[in-house]
Amino acid sequence: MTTFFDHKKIEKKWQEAWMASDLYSAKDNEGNLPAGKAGKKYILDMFPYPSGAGLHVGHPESYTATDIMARYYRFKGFNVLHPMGWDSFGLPAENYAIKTGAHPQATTEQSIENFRRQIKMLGFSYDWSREVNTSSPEYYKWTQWLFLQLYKKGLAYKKKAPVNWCQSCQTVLANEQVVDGKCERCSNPVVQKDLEQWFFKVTQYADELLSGMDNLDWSEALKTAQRNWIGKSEGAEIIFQLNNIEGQPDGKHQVKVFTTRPDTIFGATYLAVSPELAQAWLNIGWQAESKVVDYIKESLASRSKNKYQDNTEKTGVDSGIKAINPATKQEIPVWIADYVLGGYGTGAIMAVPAHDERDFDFATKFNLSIKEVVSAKGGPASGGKSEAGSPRFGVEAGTMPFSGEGVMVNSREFDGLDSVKAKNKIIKYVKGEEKVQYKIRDWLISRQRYWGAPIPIIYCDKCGEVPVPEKDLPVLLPDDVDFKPTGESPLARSESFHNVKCPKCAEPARRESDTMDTFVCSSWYFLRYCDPQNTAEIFDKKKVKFWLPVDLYIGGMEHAVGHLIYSRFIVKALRDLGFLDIDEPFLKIRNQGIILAEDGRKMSKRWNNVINPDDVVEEYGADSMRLYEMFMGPLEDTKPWSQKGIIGVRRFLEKVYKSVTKSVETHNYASQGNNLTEKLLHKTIKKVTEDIEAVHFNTAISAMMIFINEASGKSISQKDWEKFLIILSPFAPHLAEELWSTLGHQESIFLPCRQAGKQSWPDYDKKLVIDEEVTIAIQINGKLRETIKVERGINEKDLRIMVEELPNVKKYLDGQLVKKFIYIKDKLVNIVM
RNA sequence: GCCGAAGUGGCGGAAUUGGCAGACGCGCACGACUCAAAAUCGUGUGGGCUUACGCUCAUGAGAGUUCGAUUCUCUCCUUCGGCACCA
Repeated sequence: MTTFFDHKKIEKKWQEAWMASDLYSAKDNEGNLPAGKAGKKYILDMFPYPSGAGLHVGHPESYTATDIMARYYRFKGFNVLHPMGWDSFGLPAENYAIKTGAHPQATTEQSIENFRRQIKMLGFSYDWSREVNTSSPEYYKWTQWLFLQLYKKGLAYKKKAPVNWCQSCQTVLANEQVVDGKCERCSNPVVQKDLEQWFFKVTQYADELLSGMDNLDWSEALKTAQRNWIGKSEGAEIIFQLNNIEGQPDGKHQVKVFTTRPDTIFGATYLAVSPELAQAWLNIGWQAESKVVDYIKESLASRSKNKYQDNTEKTGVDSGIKAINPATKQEIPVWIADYVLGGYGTGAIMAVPAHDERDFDFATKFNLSIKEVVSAKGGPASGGKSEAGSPRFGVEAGTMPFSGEGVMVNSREFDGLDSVKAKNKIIKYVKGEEKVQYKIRDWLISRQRYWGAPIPIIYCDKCGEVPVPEKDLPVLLPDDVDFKPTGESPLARSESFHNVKCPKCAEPARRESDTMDTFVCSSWYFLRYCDPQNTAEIFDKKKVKFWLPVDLYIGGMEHAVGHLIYSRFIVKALRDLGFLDIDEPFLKIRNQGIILAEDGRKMSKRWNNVINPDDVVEEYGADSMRLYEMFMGPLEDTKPWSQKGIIGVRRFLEKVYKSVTKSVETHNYASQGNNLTEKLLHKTIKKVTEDIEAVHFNTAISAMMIFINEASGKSISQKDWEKFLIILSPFAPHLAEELWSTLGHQESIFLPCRQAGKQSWPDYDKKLVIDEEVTIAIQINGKLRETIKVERGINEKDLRIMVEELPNVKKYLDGQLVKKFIYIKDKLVNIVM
């Protein structure tokens, strides 16, 4: 395509000029703004993992969105913090290193350099003086310090537990990193192992993590994802007496179950306990039949082979033990069943086959009795066929189980009660205890890998677990390690690292050789941006107090349950440790949608359909790239890339360039006046302003296109061009800056907003955005038949006379009776006949 | 299975206290410029019927509320995303 402006020259020129300036620096010292000034905005991107492949088009999508917001708020007079950094620890660099022998340190540095170049080429207004890099000792020193604070507070602890183990990556993984039973990184199946590992006590904040979301401006999808993950269930713990288990140490002979449906207890026809709990009974001397022991062994072995098997075929064995249902006082069998999880609730359940699908499946398979105790409101559960009370009889296939709420039956004095209301009464009746359970588990942060922050703990035979004294931080990652994963931590193979003296007693001791999950590093980086160079403390409390919480956070939905929960946890923990005074870090989150390839598939090397931002910027320029990604559609939608589509926005920029330069050359400026173009400009300012506030960039761009289509060739005052350039500049900063200087300005278009509190975003004139003349749609019986131009605010009586005189309306009215004349002011008339 | 988001021209998408469906962009068609092409500019562009004025159908499907529904209610279908033996 022939072009009127050389984007390469323009973009290079202004990027260099901006770098040499401090246009985009955030000002800590303007922390206490006088009244009436705009205040601060913290606009944050999810910082990237600097992969060897470089940026993909999804990165600029969210970075452009935040850049528009950051630039907009600066124009509005806000003091804006808009930083960028690198989430640079992690498995890919290490795996690459294993494959090629290159050191992760070196490849990471190269990748960062490439990312930085690519991000800079798009002209984003980051405050680069605040760049952080999680794999630098200056940063991970404070990650380790954070660990120590959590440790002191009992929020970091070590325990032996069944954990997720990736056999390919040879490391444990957090629950959040296991997707469909597979390793998030390498897609190999994850197995369960019993290992002693470090955990962060996220569960302590489960309830607050749930309720804290209520007033945040996040999408429903994101909130729901977190709610599902936290998984709150309200119910009760109820004790069942056992009559013949031997070896219970306390001699109580009982088992506790958790249920959300205590109202169905009269229908509990058996108990089901997890293999894990059964094993615990064996461990304390329960003498079980050999087939029972075998079953326990087998089912546990199958779990460690693949914790997340898809098959839903339930297995189980009758333990031989009997329990007493505390409601019916009847004896019921205790089964050991693999559909009961060891790690949730009490590891045992009361099974109510009539009202739970899983119990129903199991009971059907093993021929256990089924007893209906809740009947659907307005009729029996099984569509009129249920013979209440008769176990197994009269129950038609497919009508059981009924898991809804209804009316109590077969429950003695509770019969006829609403099942919801019966819950509390029954809990009391069986001396149960109300209880809340969560699905979320503590965060497993140990990794048996090299490329991460070492856990600052030393093991001493005499003193036990000894935290590294803060003055000895950072615990440096040794660089002379053979980091091939063997299942044992690579750091254990470094003599100098592993063998140390105990900080307490100075006797020989061993250093913890696991590293921390990279998500620990990324769970607090947004705090460090406030004070990135501080060597004396993790951050200056005053600075963080000024900048936090983050006003807008944009990133991928894939972090819904990992990073975002971890970060919220860390913030709450630091608050309780006295370092922060906020409850929530991110007030507003938007998740950018995935950009698909032109063929509608995901971009992938495999399909050879990857768009490289370098190529796009080379051919069309950074402004076109930015503008196109914002114009494609709503930020949060999944949308396909179109090489043709980008031509459209480039044409728009060409039109802007031509129109402005032509005005300058011919001095074709209008004198200030209330002409149509000026009115349109003010409408455009209004639309663009409102759309930016709402993060609706596609329609903002559309409004600017409408303006340019109308304005090109018309005479426009220099002042009006300047206003237009300012509203364009957050989207296309290079071209706006170039044309700003063409209009004769010596200083940057972005300069005035450097002083916090000084507004330079154009206000629209409220009078100019209102048309005196409006077009009113005229419907007859709801169908559009005519339009009429009238002056704004016309009263119904005058309008009706005019409307009824219109030939097109007369035609329809002829001889008919008008039932109703509906007038929606300045918009529409509907004549009903 | 449960939860969430969404279904509008050939394509990306606009339009929400219920008020002219298809803004803007791409593509396409025709015209101008050109020896020609590209680029650029102009005009047109949901389907059907009609020489035309117009009429009519149309926002995943079906019902409902309403003078009026892409928008609200109900049922169903489809797609995408999250969780998933969590009692």
